Amino acid sequence: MNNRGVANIFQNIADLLEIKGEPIYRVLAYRRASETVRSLGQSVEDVWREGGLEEIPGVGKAISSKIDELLRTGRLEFYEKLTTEVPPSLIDLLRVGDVGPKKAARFWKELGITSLDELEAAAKAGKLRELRGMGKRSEARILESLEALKRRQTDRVLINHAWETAQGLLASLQELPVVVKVEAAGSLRRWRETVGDLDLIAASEDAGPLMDAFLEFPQVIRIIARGETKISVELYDGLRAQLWVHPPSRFGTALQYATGSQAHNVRLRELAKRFGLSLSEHGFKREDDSEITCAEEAEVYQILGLPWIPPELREDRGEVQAAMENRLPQLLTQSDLVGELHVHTDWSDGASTLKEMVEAAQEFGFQYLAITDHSQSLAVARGLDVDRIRQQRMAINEIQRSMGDDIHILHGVEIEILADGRLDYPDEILAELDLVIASLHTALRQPRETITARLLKAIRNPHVDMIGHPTGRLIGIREPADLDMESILEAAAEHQVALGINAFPERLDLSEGHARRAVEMGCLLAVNTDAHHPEHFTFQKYGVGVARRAWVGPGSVVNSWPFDRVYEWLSTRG
DNA sequence: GCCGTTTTCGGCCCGACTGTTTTCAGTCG
Repeated sequence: MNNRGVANIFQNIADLLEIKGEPIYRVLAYRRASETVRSLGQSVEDVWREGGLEEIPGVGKAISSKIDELLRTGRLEFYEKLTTEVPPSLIDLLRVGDVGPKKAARFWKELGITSLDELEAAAKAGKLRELRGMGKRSEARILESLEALKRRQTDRVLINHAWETAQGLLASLQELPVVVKVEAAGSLRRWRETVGDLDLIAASEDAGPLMDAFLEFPQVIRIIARGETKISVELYDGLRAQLWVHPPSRFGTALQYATGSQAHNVRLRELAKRFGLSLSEHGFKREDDSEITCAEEAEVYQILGLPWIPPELREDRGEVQAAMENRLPQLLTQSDLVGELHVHTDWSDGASTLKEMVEAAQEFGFQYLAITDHSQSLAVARGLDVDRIRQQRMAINEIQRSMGDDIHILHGVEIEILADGRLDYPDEILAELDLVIASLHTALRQPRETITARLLKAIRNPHVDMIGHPTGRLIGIREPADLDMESILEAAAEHQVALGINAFPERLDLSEGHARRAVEMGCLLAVNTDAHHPEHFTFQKYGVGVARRAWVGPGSVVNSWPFDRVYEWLSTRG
């Protein structure tokens, strides 16, 4: 069982215990364990084998013995017993807005409801309003939430979708005279790979008129809730957005609060208590109720004796401790990336010509660019055979001559790792190329040993310089290949083969957990866009987000190196 | 159920918003 499997079970346990009415801190313990296992950079099975389960934050005796049982037997008696006490289908009800554990439990016990369909039928039949503490309006809200749930296909959207929607809203808000400034917060500001809803935070003295204007935006289709400092709406695409409005003098604490994560905020508030302070979105309160307000976010951290912590690190993964000890990492920035090493053209499945891509790369500010079209076996992408790739070399030389020294063009390939582990070109062809990226595109469902061995073989080939998108996952569409990542990272570190962080929003592969582990193990990384069109260069920011969330600095990212150093690294290889 | 620069037992953040309520519970972030 992989990390996701274990994490899902603990998440279900937390939900079921909460519906059952167990003490909330017991519930939170399972939820926290679920999250740490999910985002762990290593396989939980490896940790288990080495006897290190209890070193995982949030995993103690009780939970580690449950992980042990799961990994040994594939089953968990405690969980199976729990599902006989509380129907697991009740977990679906929690996805409905305004339905939490308490209501789910009552719907089940008092009305026999165990599914979304039954909930909808009961609401339509006017059954919910008969419960004590419920009324017509609660029933109508639940029906609305059920409709909203149907409108949105998934609970979380890809980051590029959220980013683009947010940019539109921010631009319109910016234009309103009552707005002093406005920023996106929440998981978007933390650059999580998917986003559940948009959190926008505005500085203004006139919350009411600002919210009125916001409701007039064409993107807004429905109010979910509205108060004095916060309005929550549904957007045309099913995404939900929250807009917080605070006076400019309190913008710092408000932005900090809305950025989260929740676990990070809890840490800060615990820390504040040690100073005799209480921290909320409005500001700090001393014990005598006097206030300290912060217009800037950095002041919030400063008052707690900390340097400003970049949003990407705010996940309660040791960043507060690191900040206290003044050892926050220097994080990669977009401006560090002076080159791009993974790009396609219309020689294979790209949309643009060689020249267009080179010119676009130069315009984007790259000092060097590697052209890496697909190899022959990937027929769907019109992969290049040996003759064609040799012809492409000449075409590249021609363009390099016409462009002068302003941009260095490398000739590479994204080579197929065939199902049996061989590469798609003979070694002597690979030796002619400046850069070889090896990628898995087919037979991704092979068993763990087979597919791991296949990737290891590619890493050990002296001509291979980089791995394209190591696990092949597509967020929400395809699971990552079942790789023994620990061995992969070890081999990549040993052979100094760079691992790509592919910036395509549905890939983001390596994921942040693996990327963090990779750096710990001394691997080289590369943040590449895999552009098939000039516009795809703008995906770079999403790859940078993954790297930053993984605590990655510029030193280990090869395309942040100057061209001479990259060239030297490549020249010393096969 | 976890955890320790107050603690191995007793804590474990803080507030907004809604609906159905006469003072609060539930949900959400």
